[in-house]
Amino acid sequence: MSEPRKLEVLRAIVEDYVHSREPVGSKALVERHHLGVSSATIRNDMAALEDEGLITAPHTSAGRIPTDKGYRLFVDQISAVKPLSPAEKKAIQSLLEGSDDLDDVLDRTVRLLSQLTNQVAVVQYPHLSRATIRHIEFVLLAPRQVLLVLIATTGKVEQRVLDVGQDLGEDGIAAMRTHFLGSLAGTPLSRLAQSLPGVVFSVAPGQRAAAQALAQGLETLAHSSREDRMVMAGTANLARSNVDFPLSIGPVLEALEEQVVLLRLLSDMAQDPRGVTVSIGRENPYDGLAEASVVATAYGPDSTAKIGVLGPTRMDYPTTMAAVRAVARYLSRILGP
Amino acid sequence: MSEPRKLEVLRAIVEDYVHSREPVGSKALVERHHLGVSSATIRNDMAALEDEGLITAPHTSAGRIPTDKGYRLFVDQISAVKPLSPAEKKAIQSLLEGSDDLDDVLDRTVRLLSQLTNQVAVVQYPHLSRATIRHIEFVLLAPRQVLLVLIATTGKVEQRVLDVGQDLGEDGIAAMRTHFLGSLAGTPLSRLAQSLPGVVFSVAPGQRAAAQALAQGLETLAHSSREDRMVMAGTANLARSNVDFPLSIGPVLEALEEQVVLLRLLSDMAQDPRGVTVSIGRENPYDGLAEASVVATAYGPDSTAKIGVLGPTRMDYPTTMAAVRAVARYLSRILGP
DNA sequence: GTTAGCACTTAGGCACGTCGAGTGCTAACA
DNA sequence: TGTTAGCACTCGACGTGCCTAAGTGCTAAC
Repeated sequence: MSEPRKLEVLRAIVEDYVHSREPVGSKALVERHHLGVSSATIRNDMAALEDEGLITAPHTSAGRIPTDKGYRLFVDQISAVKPLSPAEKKAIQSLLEGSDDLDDVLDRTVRLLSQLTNQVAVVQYPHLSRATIRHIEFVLLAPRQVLLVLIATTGKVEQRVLDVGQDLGEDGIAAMRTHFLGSLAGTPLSRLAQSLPGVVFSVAPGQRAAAQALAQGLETLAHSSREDRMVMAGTANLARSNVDFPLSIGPVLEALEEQVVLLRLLSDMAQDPRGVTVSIGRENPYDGLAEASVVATAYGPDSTAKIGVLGPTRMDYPTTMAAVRAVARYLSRILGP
Repeated sequence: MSEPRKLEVLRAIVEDYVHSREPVGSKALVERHHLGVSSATIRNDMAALEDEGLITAPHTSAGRIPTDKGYRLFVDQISAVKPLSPAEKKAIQSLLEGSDDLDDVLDRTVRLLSQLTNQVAVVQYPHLSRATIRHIEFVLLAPRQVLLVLIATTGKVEQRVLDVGQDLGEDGIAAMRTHFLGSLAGTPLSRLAQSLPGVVFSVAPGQRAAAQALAQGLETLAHSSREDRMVMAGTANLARSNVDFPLSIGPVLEALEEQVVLLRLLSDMAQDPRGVTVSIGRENPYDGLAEASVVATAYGPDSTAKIGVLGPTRMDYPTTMAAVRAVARYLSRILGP
């Protein structure tokens, strides 16, 4: 029994099953793929694959389907990432050009990716820590409530409402703004944390508490801010592949709505040397996604934000991986160095 | 055959069907509701109701279920909006207090509403046209690309990227900003359109084209801006009520993703005197929602934005309407006068 | 206008047999 | 040792026929 052929059999099973959604048997296998042996031999190979936990039979007289472990082996060792068709490349390029602001770019991107893959696509807001501060604005909403707005050179705009603990009055806030802006304009966001204490210290003691609150707010804005937000598209694709989620798509939708879950999942996914990482079925830390796979990759100036696709484990991995990789590349290019 | 009793029968059918999801027959009806007549009489009434198109029988020997028209009559004439339980009221109040910024409030609200009703909840961003301009910022992103940021006194922040057509340089942009800000600070957003031409006119002719572009951008920002955005929660509830969407929830998910569709639907819904408007099944202008109902109402300072709930036509209208109305009221109160 | 009674219709569940796909195993073969 | 042919066996899918329960419409009496 040859090892290489066994892998070839596994590949054939995965490909056929992904294509037909039906358990694939030994006879069909020898017919559709020109393996040079008889169905009986394939049966032996299949029995071995089953012993290794790579495939499984839904019931006695059915063909085999891949297990999570089988998909894993397929993705890691067997499959080659398929190149995109020229038409697809063109679609990517033309759809992502003529972009407006960041929101717009991400929105278009995620729609595109969901269309390319026929799955749910998600994209995390990019980190833009190299940006420097362009403008700071404090807007008094109520006696103690202040709206903080932070504008970075990259076009990132962040806002947040804050309780400063004391009533500074319109003038006090204006002075505070001038002070902060004067001290901080041009500061890189990544250095903000170091610069803030000095700014706070040079404020009159009576207002230092408020200044401290504002500084805290700015720090939060600059740092975590939108990076934990995400955009999503193509949830309707889940319903189409209804059959692939035996229980129901309910748990999956729940997971998608609990964005925290997805964000953790995305950031926990280690970076694969090939650029695209895959998390298959029960490998996912979240129960609702036990029958789903996530294909993701990093993108952006410093490759910290993630973009990816979520679908049933029965998924065309090579094509999906190619699409994710390609879209991530174009997106990185658009967002600039 | 008495009219009042016929309506009573319709109400009983709607209530039983909503409760049990099963077609309801004449016998079960007389047992569960103390109508003082026999099943044969009810049968006559039911036949009449069927003739009027208010109920229908899935097949010969099944009970009856309400039609869209039946639900409509039920909602308009029969049902009374149920008051919320004290526990629910408390939940609303406590969950909506301690709010951060607008995004946060809306996010919490929509989650709350979806939990209260076990349906999909949507909320449209409120119009804030009474706000005045607090700050304007132009950020040069690329030689001709400018990021516009508009901050209003209410805490609304809008941004947009624009191509100004000519290269103004850092200094040119800064001058332009000073000019715009000086002329427009304090202007109500609603008056912005009138003020802009003057501002553009007082710019040196060589830069007037750019100024015009910027003015156009500001106008767009102030006017349409976020008002056509919406937040949504509870899509997982759709999967739970899978059975209620015979075909599949696919079309519904598609409709939800095409936010344009929903926005139009919400704004097209006339304001009902009772405060809550209902659009039932095929009354919806969008095909994908032929088996769904929308319960919505206006909220906010000038009652222009909408909040609502979407679910299967087989929905507990009285309770849902009560929840939507209550949440809208609390939301309006929080957003202030 | 209401009621009782009855014939009629239909979905859904159950038992049954058949068919086909696919397997595992054994024995022969290279 | 690995490969192959053959065969008995298993099990789901499908079609058929049957029966029951639910519910209706209609008629005739009240």
